[in-house]
Amino acid sequence: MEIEEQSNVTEIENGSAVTVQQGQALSQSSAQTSMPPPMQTPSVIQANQQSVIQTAQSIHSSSIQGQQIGLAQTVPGVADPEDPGVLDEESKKRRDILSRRPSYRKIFNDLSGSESPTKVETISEDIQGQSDGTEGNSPIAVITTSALTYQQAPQTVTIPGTIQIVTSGEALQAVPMAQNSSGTVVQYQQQQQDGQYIYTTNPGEVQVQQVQVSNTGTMYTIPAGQQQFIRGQLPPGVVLNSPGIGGNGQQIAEDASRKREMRLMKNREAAKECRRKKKEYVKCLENRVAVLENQNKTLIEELKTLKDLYCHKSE
DNA sequence: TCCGTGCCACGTCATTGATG
DNA sequence: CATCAATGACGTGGCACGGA
Repeated sequence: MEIEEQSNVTEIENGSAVTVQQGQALSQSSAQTSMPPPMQTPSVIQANQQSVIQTAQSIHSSSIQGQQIGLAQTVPGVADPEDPGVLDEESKKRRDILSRRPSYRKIFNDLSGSESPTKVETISEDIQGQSDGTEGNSPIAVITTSALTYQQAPQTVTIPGTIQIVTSGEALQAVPMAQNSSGTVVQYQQQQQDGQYIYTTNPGEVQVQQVQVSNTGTMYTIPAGQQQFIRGQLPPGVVLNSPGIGGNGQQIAEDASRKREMRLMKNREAAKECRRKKKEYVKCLENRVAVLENQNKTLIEELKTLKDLYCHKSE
């Protein structure tokens, strides 16, 4: 039985050039599935199965690994990208071919009722959530990360770590915020000035001012002339911003650069999240395939039994 | 040991669809 | 309409594995 199921799935998967290793995933997912199967006729089941398979094929053939499948490269009729005259045409054709699918969030919602998919724990959400929980008080982000890797003073840096949100009501004496690789604390939360929180490399030495906490990240402004103190790692979503350096043109360029870095960083995170959701979605589809195959098999056997019974009675 | 191959994860770009 | 999140496409590097 198990072998049969696996071979079925393998056939399906082979048909759609799937590279996911199936056997274990399916037997595991069958066991995990707790959803009671609704009563369906074999034809309904087949229709369901077909739908699931088609969806899975659509997903798998459309991407998983662009490098391995290379759809855009093998689709007939796609123009030569070297030719600028056909770029629009090519783009349009490509768009037609690679018609956009609904987001995995939506698909998940469709698959599992109105519930949202597994909540993703992110720094941004933590910031948002905790900020929401501190009504009236302006939250400040305290960098609690350790391990520093760069020595120069970049205009924009993004670094892994964690953020601890505290409210303005809490004590603001020197709190270690970041440490270098040897464990030396290089940043402190120091004091409040004009409604802003000041961070220092050492107590008494201003380094970074927090200017914004949002659900997309925390931005710190480094006072002009103090960029030499910028070193260390900050949490994801935290951007060190150095305004007022050089002339206006340079500032604009820096703004553009910072915006770009911010956009790239967000997109990086979004891509990770998207891949995670995609994997989850594919697993979900595999589960459904396994469940529906089980149902199908059970009902076919049931039908066979009833047929036999009916034949014996009529004889 | 080296090399080719497949798989996977990642970063980036281009594009789309939703939203304010 | 501008902005932004989501996602497909593509290129790249790392790793495992099998064969020469």
